[in-house]
Amino acid sequence: MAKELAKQYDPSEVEDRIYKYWLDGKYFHAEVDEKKNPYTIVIPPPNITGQLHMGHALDNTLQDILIRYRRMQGYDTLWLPGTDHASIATEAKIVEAMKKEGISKEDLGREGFLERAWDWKKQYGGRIIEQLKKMGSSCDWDRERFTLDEGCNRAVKEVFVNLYEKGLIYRGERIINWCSHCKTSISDAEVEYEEKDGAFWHIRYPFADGSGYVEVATTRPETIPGDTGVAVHPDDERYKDIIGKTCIIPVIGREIPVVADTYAKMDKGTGAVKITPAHDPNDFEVGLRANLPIINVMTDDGFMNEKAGKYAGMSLMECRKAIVADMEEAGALVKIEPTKHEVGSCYRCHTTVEPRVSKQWFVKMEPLAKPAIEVVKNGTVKFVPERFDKIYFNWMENIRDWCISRQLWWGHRIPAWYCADCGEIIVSKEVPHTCPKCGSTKLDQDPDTLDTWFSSALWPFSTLGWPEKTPELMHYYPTSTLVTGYDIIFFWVARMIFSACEHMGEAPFNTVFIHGIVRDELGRKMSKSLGNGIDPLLVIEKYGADALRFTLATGNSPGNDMRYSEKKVEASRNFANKIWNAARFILMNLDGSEKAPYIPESLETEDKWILSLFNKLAKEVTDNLDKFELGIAVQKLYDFIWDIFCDWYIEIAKIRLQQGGEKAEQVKAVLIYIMSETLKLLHPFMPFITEEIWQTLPHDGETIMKSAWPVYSDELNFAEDEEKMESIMGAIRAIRNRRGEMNVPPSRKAKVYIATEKKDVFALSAVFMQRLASASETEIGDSFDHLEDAVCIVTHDAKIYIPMGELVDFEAERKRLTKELEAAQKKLDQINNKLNNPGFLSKAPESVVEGQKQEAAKLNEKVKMINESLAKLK
RNA sequence: GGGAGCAUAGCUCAGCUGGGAGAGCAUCUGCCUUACAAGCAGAGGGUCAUAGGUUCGAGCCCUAUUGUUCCCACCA
Repeated sequence: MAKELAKQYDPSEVEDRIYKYWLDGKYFHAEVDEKKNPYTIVIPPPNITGQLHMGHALDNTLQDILIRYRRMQGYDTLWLPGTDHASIATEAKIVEAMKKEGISKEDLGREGFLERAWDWKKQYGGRIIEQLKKMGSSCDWDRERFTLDEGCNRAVKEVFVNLYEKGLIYRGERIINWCSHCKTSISDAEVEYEEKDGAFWHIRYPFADGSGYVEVATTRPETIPGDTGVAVHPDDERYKDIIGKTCIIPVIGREIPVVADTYAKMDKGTGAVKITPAHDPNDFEVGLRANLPIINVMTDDGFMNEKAGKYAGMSLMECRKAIVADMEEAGALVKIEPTKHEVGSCYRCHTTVEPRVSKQWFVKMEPLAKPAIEVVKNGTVKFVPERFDKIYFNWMENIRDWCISRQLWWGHRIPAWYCADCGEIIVSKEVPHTCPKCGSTKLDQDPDTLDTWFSSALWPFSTLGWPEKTPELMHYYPTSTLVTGYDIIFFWVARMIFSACEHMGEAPFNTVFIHGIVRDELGRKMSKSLGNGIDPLLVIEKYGADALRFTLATGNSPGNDMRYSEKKVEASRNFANKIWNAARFILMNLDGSEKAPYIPESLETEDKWILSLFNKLAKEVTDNLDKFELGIAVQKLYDFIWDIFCDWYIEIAKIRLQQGGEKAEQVKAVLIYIMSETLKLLHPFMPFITEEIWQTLPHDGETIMKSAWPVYSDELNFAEDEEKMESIMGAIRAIRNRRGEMNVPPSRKAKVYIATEKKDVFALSAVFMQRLASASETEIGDSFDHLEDAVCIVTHDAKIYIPMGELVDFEAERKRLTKELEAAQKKLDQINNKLNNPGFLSKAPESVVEGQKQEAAKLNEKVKMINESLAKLK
């Protein structure tokens, strides 16, 4: 057969074909199998508006590595994919598109708009899914879900009604964050804070009785028309007498009371603070306590409303300027003190959010947070790395109620109806027709929809069929590992945990594997505005999905950010090519009669050596995958394949291949075995190339995806052979090093004389020396000190002479040997110091002491041999 | 204001529970050795941010300092 492979690996030719092969074979599909242990991952659903970016690429690479690994280990694996309806982002996108056509939401009406939105979803919503496939993601596409599909809607209604009936969802007037661009409320988690230049404007509010004034400071003068009080601390001696007085808002002219409230801190500012209940959360509370009126002075879209009097119609910034100017003119402005302060903005559109009073739906968080804290505290849910539990606790323990209603149309509509006659609120899974209180049929459904995260919070169980007790839910829940970035812990992870605890009575996953973000070459966040984003699809086109995956996996250490650079991808591409060529070499030597991989009965030392190292590799890769140290696992594979297998074993294997006959058959079997077993370990990281090569090599089974994961075996542990090979390799390295220093080209062969006590070991090395150390022939004996014109190379267990004739410079030789002697002696002294230290001997573990003793013995031997050689040179 | 991460070779970073400082890229030298020049064989290069401490032994643990990145918080 001797199948021909191209000299260079071309992923573009391979990847689509292989992916189709997997799909056709239904290898990604999961069916409940009670006999097997389940391993489940639910995908963090990407937004339907999204395009694949490096963050997705990383997240999905990590998930695919884990799922492929467990699949090969024999778990009943399910990787459940899907997308998120992303209410704000999607609605904004569609509104924007409509704007270009000159139509507004209102023109279409709710139904017309939703129709259009669903059309948009049909057309573009699947785009990111196709992009995930390019990455090689082995999701069960038959089970793809959408956060706004019918099943999710059923779950959402179930949860809403449940929580409402338990009193954990309520409707009320509270201060919420208002985005005037998106024209909706957003939750606290959706506000991003940024430090901006600002100022304190100090303003005098005169008392109505003319007895003076009180000075207050504000960072937001535009809220002054909404002031309904001034607060001072009840114990503040300075202001004792003014409590209960009335003062006048300058310019505005309205009278407001001075109230006592402990919220006013005596040591802050002037100790007196203006109260604007409609536009500040603290002021709102003060207002409630003091029974102050609430005056909302702003419109939905960021302007002053009619309550602001002469400022009505101005934007907030215009209003600020105008008020300050008016205050100054009125002589009420005392001073302007520049300062920096945190300004909140909408995480979607970055418009400054305004706190304002509004009637919204809320989830009461405290009772829900408690069990969610508990499951992390008691280890039911583990964060990897662990430090993220602190962030989680900090958030959960200080959590405030969650504003879940959004003034949007694209989303799950709130299942609440209001009776037009008696005002009764009806919360129900089914559409009610009559008011249970007054019998009226005039019922209007709440126009609002729910926060997108309300439905994603249910993702781990809604996707498995909940509230039905489906076989999938019984088998695959709780899911195993959640893979996501630290930037989404509050939005999503925390909410999944408390939702699952409440509705399933059980945490949604065992492990949260947190990764960082992919930054650009300069360490900056990739962003649209900077234009520094790298398109993973272009990278795949140029270097292959395997190279991209390998790059992302190599750079990954849990919880840490990584930098992307094309150089790294190039290195990964080179690695893929290296494997390709190793396979090409093996195939070149096959004739098609070979059996599926097996270990031959009789083995040479080097065979046992490579088997032993492979055996260790299998353990290390497995252990590190179990610890989520994917970067370490993949590094070990890289080192083994390149340095051990390719650079040493294949080179050594050529000797027997050239001999032909049984020896050749023997080494071919080992080559095939190591190659295909190593491909298995590498498969989760580089699925395409490993499948392609595995298929070409002799194999059993349809796909490497379903082959058995290599397991560590005591029978493949050959310590003695490892040691022998180390001796030989050490000698070869030393010879190469020496020849390199002397700039002797490999073409100049020379006889190698080896004086050693380990004659049997070095007898093995003779053929290796010829191939790997430019030896013309090899002689082994007790001493070759008599040789003239020879360079001497000393290892810890051999003294090697190579006659180099005129190339030998005895002065240089002496210098070199002296240098080596000094180095060895220095090292030896260090070790002897330790060994002479009673503290070390009594307190260090025996294995460490023993190791140092052996090291000392080797060095002693080396020092002795170098001294002999030096003596001879003199 | 509170908290977290990071600081190791020119660059990007590994270094897991303390026990001989590593990789990739870059640089230099020699090689087209019949799998691979996207390759092979070598070499140079590090007071592991600083100062203390614990320990027989510290890149790793503790304390402080400096620089840097990020998260959280209702500071008029």
